[in-house]
Amino acid sequence: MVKIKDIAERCGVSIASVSKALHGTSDLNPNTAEYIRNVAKEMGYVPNASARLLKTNRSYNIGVLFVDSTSSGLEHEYFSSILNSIKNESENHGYDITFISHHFGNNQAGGHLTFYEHAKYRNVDGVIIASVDFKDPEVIQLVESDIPTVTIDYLFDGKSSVVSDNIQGVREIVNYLVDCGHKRIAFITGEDTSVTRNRVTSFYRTCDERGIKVREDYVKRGKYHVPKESGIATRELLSLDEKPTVIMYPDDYSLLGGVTEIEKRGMSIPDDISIVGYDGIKLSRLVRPEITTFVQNSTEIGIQAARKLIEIIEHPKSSYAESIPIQGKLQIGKTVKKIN
Amino acid sequence: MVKIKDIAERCGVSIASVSKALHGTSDLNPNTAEYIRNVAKEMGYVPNASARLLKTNRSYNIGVLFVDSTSSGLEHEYFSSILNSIKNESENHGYDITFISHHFGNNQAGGHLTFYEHAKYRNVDGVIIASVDFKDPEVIQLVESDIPTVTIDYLFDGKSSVVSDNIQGVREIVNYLVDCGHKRIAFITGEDTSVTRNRVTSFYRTCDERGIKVREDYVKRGKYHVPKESGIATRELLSLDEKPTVIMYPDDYSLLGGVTEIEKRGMSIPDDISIVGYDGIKLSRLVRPEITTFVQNSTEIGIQAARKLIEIIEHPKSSYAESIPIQGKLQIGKTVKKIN
DNA sequence: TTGTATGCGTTATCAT
DNA sequence: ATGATAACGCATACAA
Repeated sequence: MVKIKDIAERCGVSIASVSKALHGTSDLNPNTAEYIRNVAKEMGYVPNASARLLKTNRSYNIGVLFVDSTSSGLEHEYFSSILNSIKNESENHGYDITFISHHFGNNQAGGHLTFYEHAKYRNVDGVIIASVDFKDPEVIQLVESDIPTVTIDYLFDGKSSVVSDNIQGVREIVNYLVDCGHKRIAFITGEDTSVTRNRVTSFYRTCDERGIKVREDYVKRGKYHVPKESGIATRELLSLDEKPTVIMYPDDYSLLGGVTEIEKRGMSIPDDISIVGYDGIKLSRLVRPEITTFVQNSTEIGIQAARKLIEIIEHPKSSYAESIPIQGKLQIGKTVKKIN
Repeated sequence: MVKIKDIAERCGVSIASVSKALHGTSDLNPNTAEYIRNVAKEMGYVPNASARLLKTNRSYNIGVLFVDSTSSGLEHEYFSSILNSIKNESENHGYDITFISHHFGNNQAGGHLTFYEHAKYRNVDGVIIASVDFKDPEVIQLVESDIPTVTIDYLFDGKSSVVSDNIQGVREIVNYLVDCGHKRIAFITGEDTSVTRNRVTSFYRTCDERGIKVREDYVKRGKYHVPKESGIATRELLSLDEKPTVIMYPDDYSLLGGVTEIEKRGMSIPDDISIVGYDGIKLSRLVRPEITTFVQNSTEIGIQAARKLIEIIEHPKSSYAESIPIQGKLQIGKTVKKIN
């Protein structure tokens, strides 16, 4: 590789001058600077990020913590979409991204690494955390460390985060359902996370506002992205004496699990039962019938997370911790029947 | 951060000894070595990858080139699944992965970077290339550079690659269709890529073997992952005087685009027309009716790509260029009617 | 305006 | 068995 020294020799100047010329800054003769830059370009010079990092302590590398080795984090469209968005936004700011994970086996860092250690090992300037167990001590260690962090869909006190507005989401869904004449509304939730709690609270609150009495046996705990689980919950709901007229699912995948179950019983959607999803995966408009669902703005979430983190990295003094809410949008499909 | 020097001082030994102890190797007194390692651990020492890289010229970082800023590469399940697999396998070998991309704007590297330059900038040990325009001069520059590369689903002469066996895939599909009694088989392809060419060739060959005459107007060019395109092609096929009895789609997403069109015409699947997808996205079993499709083994593709690249990186002399084929599996759903 | 020199954290060579 | 030291490529304080 061609390095600064090579350019210096070729130009007959010192390496300091080359460095200065390359940075544009400093008080170098504009002509020499220009000349040096041309030669550098001609020689195909590419800076060495590691060497630079060693001096400046800035890697221009953002860590992304996206679930542990359960290996499937990237396969959830909501998260892969956020990741993609983070990647694009970061790159536009000159940052690359590195996945933070546990390292096992014979790695150069000496075996197992905690998330924090991994982040240190790679010298990331900051890390965006999403889709993990936020109670994990390792996650907490990372968040409380000296490394700037931004969390997605979870709040740590005094730290910045970007959160999809689940309260709004469920409110809009429930309001829409009630407007359609539904009163017997069932809700299959995901695991007990803060996201879930927000949704459930919003569910109760909105029902309350609309004068709907929530039946406890209409609220079932399921799991995010596990169609089988929602299938089971669906079966239970459909076995009740007084069936709900509509079922809200924790996500669009789970909804499809429910569909299987519903059709198994010979019921048809939305005539016999209405269903609503969450997330707004791309397929939601493609699948028949089109899914009524709440579309989370994953692109915006990724953009905001990247921007906020970069702000913290580049202006640590003037940047304050904040939680950035991202609004979604109700997508009306054909799985909810108007019954009024 | 605690560094080697700190450990040395604490232990009252030289930094050289600490380095040796940490590497296990060399002829250090086992007791001192053990002692040093304990202290290091106690002090929470984490090596600095960049400093190490500077000396060793090994980053333990693998570049992944996954489509340019068209921004949606990660959202195709086939590719996000491969990526996830690459990530896991790489991490198990002590490697991290870095996305290779164009960098725009005010980055530290000085604006726009070619893929090769980016790879150099980040000192990646090698790069895995997938889902790009393989004719792109920048891609070619990268492949022909000194950086080890492994391509996915594309072959460069003298270079290693991992390819999903599209010939087998289409052969199995066609054979299955013929076994089901179909003779009027239509095929909507993707864009003209080597993958597509393999599939088309396999289509003609297998039909030939089975004594099926391929009608030219049954073979239509569409686009991968663009349901609208396949919808148009579907409409054209269904307008023919002699309609096909089955339509093969370039991928499962596209198939869904076809479904929309088919249902629009009041036809039902598979009674009026049979359809087959490709890829085997997770939803293929969830969607009703279950999709008959060819499941590509994306996990294995990722694993093999990572392994091969690491082999090249670690044993450049003894590793030869090879193209590793990955077999898939026909998944029989309910979208193909038996008509014999 | 330009050049010299030092150090970032690490590895590795060569002495001791 | 252990230590002193140079070097990796770069940025920068300071000298000229």
